[in-house]
Amino acid sequence: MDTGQTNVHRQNGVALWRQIADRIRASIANGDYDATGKVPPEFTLAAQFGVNRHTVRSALAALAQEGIVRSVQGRGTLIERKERLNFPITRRTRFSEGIGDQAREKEGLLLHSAEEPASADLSARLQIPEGAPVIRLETLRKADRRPVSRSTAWFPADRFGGIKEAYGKTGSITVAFRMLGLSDYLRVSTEVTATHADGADLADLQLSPGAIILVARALNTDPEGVPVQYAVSRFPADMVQFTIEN
Amino acid sequence: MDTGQTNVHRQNGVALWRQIADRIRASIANGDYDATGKVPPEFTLAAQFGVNRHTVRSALAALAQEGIVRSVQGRGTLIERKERLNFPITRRTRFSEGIGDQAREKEGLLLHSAEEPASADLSARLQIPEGAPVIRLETLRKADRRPVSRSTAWFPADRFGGIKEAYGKTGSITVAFRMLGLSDYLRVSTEVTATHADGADLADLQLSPGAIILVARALNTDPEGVPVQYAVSRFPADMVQFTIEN
DNA sequence: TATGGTTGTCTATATTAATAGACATTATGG
DNA sequence: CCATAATGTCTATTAATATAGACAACCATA
Repeated sequence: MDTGQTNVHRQNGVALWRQIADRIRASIANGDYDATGKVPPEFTLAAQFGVNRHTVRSALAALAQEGIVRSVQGRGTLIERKERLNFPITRRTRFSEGIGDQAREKEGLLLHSAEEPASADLSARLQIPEGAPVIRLETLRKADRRPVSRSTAWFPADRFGGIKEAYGKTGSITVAFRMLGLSDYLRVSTEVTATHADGADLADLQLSPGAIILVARALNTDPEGVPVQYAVSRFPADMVQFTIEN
Repeated sequence: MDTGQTNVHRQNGVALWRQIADRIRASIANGDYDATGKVPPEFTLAAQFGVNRHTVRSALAALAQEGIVRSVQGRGTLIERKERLNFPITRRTRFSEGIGDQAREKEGLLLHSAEEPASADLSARLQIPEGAPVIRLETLRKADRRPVSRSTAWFPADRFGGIKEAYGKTGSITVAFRMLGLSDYLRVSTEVTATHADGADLADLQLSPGAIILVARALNTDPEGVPVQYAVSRFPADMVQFTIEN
């Protein structure tokens, strides 16, 4: 289905074991090993990638660290977790509904919040004067105890002064908005990019450094088209995919 | 605007110089150095990232290799190229129109094509029997002489037998469809993921290994809702972004 | 219970990545 | 034209990455 066989590359600033770990992770997510529930033997993988068995072991150790596989002496390397959450992006995108029944337990944590003046960029997006007060919410979302997104969201302070408390209590933007008198809102635009995770995101999303994140920059408005929220959300790229249905 | 300062990480399988190169590339794309048109001095960057100057030099050498910067002794490191093409994803997404006036020169190259039986996955997506003949087109798209996407597209062979020749001549799917009697088509779904570029994509997209690509899996139908094309397109993540307008 | 297949551990060595320091070379501005 | 601020080059050293080989420990099963 995908574009097929590929090789690992040397001297490119990305260690072989990391490239191999990424490839194996992708294969697991792709269901390539579903028949056995196990990753192929280290010796086989080493031959496949054209590297030493020890290099493969480094890769598997990294995946074990992430909780994706578990090696058992004598048996093999068992697949523990295999997931790629799907997030539909529509005019009515909501985080918790988006996950739907893909996870049993959903959670929204408020990490931090502050009131600050709107930057030039932000004022343009929210259509408010530059320097006008906005409330910034730093949140972490989890599904089945695993972090799936780290978000930074801004709201016009004059209209949504109580958003911090409302979100802190409920863990849901949708519910928080409702508590503040906004019963409905619409997603008008989403910009998607990808980059390496860095700094705090690495820690918050419990990623191994070098991991890739999908970045979604989203603007939500009320039904009248007045911007109510601008958010930058980061997702582990190997755990999620976005689906745009038109 | 963005989430702020971040640090580079050691012993993570990604070399410091590559992490730093990625960060500088992102800063350039973000316009952080627009005031001077230059990257900060090596010494400054070294202090900023907490690494040796030689490490920064490795990063800058990689960016110079990509054609993004050019170092001039005595003057500094000049920014040569700064771009992030924006691709709107809508119900009427078309590649060439999507680029619009973001590039002067647009080009579509046919790398390879073949007729083959539909896999299980593909038959489900195109709603045709498994094993039914499909035509696969491997294409490379360029803007201003730089490759911006590498695509693999499948078409039902019975309906679009001449798609290879039509695309080869015109370099445009839209025009090729028109030549084959399909005057309009619609994008019904797009799945977006991100991963490391590998193998042929690296070469075709002229990326330095370890680079990130955005992957868009798209399904197009005719106005009646009959699938006409399924395509997997890979874009250099540091050059493009997707915008979903709802 | 014996055997083959698999992961775990150890030693040794070569290559690459990163640090450290010194100094040469070149461009710019006073 | 000189001082300053950059990049360019060189040597040396340490740490991380990768290869190679050997063998132990463990599991499943015939």
